[in-house]
Amino acid sequence: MPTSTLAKGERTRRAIIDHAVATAYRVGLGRLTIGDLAAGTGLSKSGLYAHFGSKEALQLAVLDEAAARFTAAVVRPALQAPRGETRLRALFDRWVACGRSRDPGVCLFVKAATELDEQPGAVRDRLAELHRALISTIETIVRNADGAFRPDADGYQLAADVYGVMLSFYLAHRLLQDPAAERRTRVAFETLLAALSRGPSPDPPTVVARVRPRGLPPTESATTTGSCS
Amino acid sequence: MPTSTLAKGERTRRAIIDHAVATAYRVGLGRLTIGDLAAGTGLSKSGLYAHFGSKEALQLAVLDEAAARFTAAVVRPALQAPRGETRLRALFDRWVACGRSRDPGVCLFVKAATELDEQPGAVRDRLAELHRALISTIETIVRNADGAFRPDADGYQLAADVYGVMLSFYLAHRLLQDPAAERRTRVAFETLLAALSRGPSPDPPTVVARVRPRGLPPTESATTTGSCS
DNA sequence: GCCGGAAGTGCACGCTCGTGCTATTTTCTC
DNA sequence: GAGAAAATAGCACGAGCGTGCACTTCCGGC
Repeated sequence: MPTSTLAKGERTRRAIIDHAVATAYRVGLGRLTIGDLAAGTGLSKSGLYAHFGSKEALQLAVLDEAAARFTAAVVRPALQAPRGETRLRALFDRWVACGRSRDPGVCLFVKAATELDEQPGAVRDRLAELHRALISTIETIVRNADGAFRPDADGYQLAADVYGVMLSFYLAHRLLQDPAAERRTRVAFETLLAALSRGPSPDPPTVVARVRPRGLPPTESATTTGSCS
Repeated sequence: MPTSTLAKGERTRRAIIDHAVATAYRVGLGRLTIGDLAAGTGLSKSGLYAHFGSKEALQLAVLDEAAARFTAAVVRPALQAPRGETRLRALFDRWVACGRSRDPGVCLFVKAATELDEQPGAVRDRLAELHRALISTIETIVRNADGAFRPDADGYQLAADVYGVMLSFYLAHRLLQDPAAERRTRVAFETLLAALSRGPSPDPPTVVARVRPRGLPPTESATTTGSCS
């Protein structure tokens, strides 16, 4: 009775990786253990192990899955939005939404960067490649904006800045559990957009939001409240 | 022949923690092992263990040391600079310098945030407390600027944004090994300062630097090239 | 210089780690 | 439904983990 069209082995493999992504999101890629995963999926250690052949292969599979989820939940939908600012906003909104909801795959993809940045090896190399691809995607969004941004806009700079805004959000939201984290993140993003969209001295209205809010509602724009997959 | 005024035990303890900070910077606080540390310091496992009594106590000691180094290398010197923009720049310059040189203590303090953000426990609680203190320090720098910044400047927002800029720098510098990382980081910081220092629509000259540089020297302002301690 | 306490060693423990085998069971194909 | 192939279990291994304890060595104050 095949509950799906997938072969048995593939189904099991996905169940394992699913479990592994959730675990790695909590404890890190490096602290995944075969025994733990086996217990969590109801397999024997060796049965699980046979699916990957080594722990490093397992880590790579988990990392690839996390990256794929990031693409599916954040990048791909954004690329279907209209070009220019709307597309950039779509990317940002979905990214924030995944952070807010602690989407394990998406968050793992970002979190692994810090874990592996000083640990040479195949996993780190793959991760760097994946992050470079994301930066390149953001760059392309800026370049293909059809004149919505200043013609000399530096897409790479913006990509790095968006990364920074998101990393700061993750810190405030997850470690510090700051309820105002999302509002500040949106303020920071608006500032980036303002510098990008108009001439050098635009009097952008959103910049005003950078000052201390006096009785502002905690989060004014909840455009993306949906799921993350 | 006492090489220092410290008691023997204290000297050994410091040597252990010194080693531990460097190791934890590479592999993370959670992957510190007693055996590894003992081998690295020439002690027996139990001899080393006796200095702390538990692994968690060791981790706390390492974390505290990392935070202390951050204070000594970044915060304290900055607080001796003149108030206002200069002080903020001093903080930023020193922080960047430590990132560039991969100062283990300073970097560990930041890196641990990602490692522990989903792992409840005493170590995480301490780390969150330390990060809150740093944010509060930045906030105070903004507040005590004696009118150098706009009076309604949001110091907490700025603190979060500076964090983001630095986290982005760490990612680009350490994982991606991007040689242009520091230049972009300085551009991003100048943008933050520009929004803070002047009126809402200032035509700040530094914002021009946000666009694609055409044959710019890789790093134009190397004001802080010295050591980090 | 002696002596008490601090500092450090040796050894053992129960556990878990990643990784190999060989069987055995289950699934897919004709 | 038989037979091939894939999937999984059982078991064992050497190593390393954090921790405890009894013992020895060494430093520092008198």
